Amino acid sequence: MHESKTKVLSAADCPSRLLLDQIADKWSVLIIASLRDGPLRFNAIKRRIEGVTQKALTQCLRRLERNGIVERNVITTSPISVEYEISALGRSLDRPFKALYQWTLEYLPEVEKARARYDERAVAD
Amino acid sequence: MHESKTKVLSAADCPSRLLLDQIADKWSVLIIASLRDGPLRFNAIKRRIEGVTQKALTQCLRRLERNGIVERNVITTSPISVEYEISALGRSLDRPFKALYQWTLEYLPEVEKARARYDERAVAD
DNA sequence: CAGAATCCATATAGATACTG
DNA sequence: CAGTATCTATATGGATTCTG
Repeated sequence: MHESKTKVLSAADCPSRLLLDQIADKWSVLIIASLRDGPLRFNAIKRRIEGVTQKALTQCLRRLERNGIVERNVITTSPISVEYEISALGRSLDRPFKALYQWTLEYLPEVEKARARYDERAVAD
Repeated sequence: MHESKTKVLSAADCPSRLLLDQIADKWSVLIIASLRDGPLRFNAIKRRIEGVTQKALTQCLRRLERNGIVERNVITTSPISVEYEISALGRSLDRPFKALYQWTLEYLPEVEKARARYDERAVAD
């Protein structure tokens, strides 16, 4: 009818979101950060990231590898060792991630004030 | 002992992540985008965002409001209507969000190549 | 219209045990 | 060491119903 052009936003169709969901989640960001200074082996990453389980770490590393963000090198010693390192593509994430991080540093105080105001109002109701 | 300074990354303690988890999730990003052109009422937002349920939308809006990203104005007509609009703080997110979005536009082709390579290798195994 | 409340399916995380 | 496999607790999401 007359609702010719209401632009509908879709999370499912948006390639951008689909991609970001795979690389900007809780663990992935920490993994990428932990590899910034150089390659690390599986258990070394695990030790660096507090609270991550082996399962979660494996899943995340696989996904990051599939998306070309990290590279996986098997070193056939005995016992076997596996080294992970950031790819060039992964490094290109540094800028946008840093921009987000800077935002939180800059505005976290404001956010906390807003929270305090909101919570105070909620108690008063 | 001698493991004096292994820097351990924690998702739980990181204020940055804690905050980003609240404003960079699936629905919040779409809500913020939908409000870019001006205030909208509850059901107008709901219509714009494909697939969001009333519950999810309510929860997200509350959280965004609490964090000072959107503002909620009750208009006492009958029936009642509620208008949501982006705050100045919310608008400050435009830059970092855009940076991330630009990244996906620029590198998605590379990511897709990486995926194709990975999947091919996986099939071959 | 803008929600609150409830119920339920399912996805996800975590713990545990096992292996090349 | 670097995983895989399995089980379970819990969280999350969606559908539905109801209300000022």
